[in-house]
Amino acid sequence: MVQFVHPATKDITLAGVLSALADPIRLQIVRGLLQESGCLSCTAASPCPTIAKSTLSNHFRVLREAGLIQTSKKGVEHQNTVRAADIEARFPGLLMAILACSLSDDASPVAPA
Amino acid sequence: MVQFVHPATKDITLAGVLSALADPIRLQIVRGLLQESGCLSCTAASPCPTIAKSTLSNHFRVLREAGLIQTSKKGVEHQNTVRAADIEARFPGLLMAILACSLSDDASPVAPA
DNA sequence: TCAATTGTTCGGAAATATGGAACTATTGAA
DNA sequence: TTCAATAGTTCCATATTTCCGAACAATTGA
Repeated sequence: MVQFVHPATKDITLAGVLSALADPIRLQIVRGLLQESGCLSCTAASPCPTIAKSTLSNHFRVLREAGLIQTSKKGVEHQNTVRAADIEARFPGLLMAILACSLSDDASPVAPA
Repeated sequence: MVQFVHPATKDITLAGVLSALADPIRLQIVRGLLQESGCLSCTAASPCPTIAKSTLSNHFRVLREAGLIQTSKKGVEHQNTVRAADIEARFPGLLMAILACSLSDDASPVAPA
């Protein structure tokens, strides 16, 4: 049984959050998680079906270690949720500011509308 | 004479801004520029004297290409200013949100007080 | 003209990202 | 119980990026 490392709220760093969200795929994953009632498996949260499983797994690990998401095992799947309250407590306004900006960034969506 | 590439405001991307600011040294540079009346040479803006010149030059290039700073040549030195208005126009609230968070991030300052 | 200063460019070493293949863990069916 | 299917992880090789030192270019002042 693999158990996951989640940093405590106080151990979340700005550099970690920014570099995690600097990747368009990871930003898209976070956006997707927040939209879809906050809980998705890894493959369901993937913004692009052509990404290799190993790459996707790595993206989720980065998001986990940055403190952006929490992952728990539920059967075969993993349930991922955004640690919105923790991020807000650590860096008030940051996550929402970034997500709001992502709406006006044409380069951000992996699959543009 | 080396001339610099500065992206137009509309070409500034969220991923570029976030990945540029995800590096603590670059974030510190931007903070320093904003504090010191907004204009500094590259070495003067360096948060840490042990960083190699070539590395510093690279950091400034990244900031420039992300659209975060503008560089103009003034004699031997380069004058760097933060494109605060452009960033604000492109991504309202983003830069200030990140800078505000950097105050409460102990890991952010290169030379902690 | 020459030395000093500022920053860029180049080359190699170290770190990181990506994808394919093999592996583990869990579920459901026979 | 045994077997196949599914979801992620880990390992490995390749490719890209980062960092530094050294050499270089441009400007200034003596």
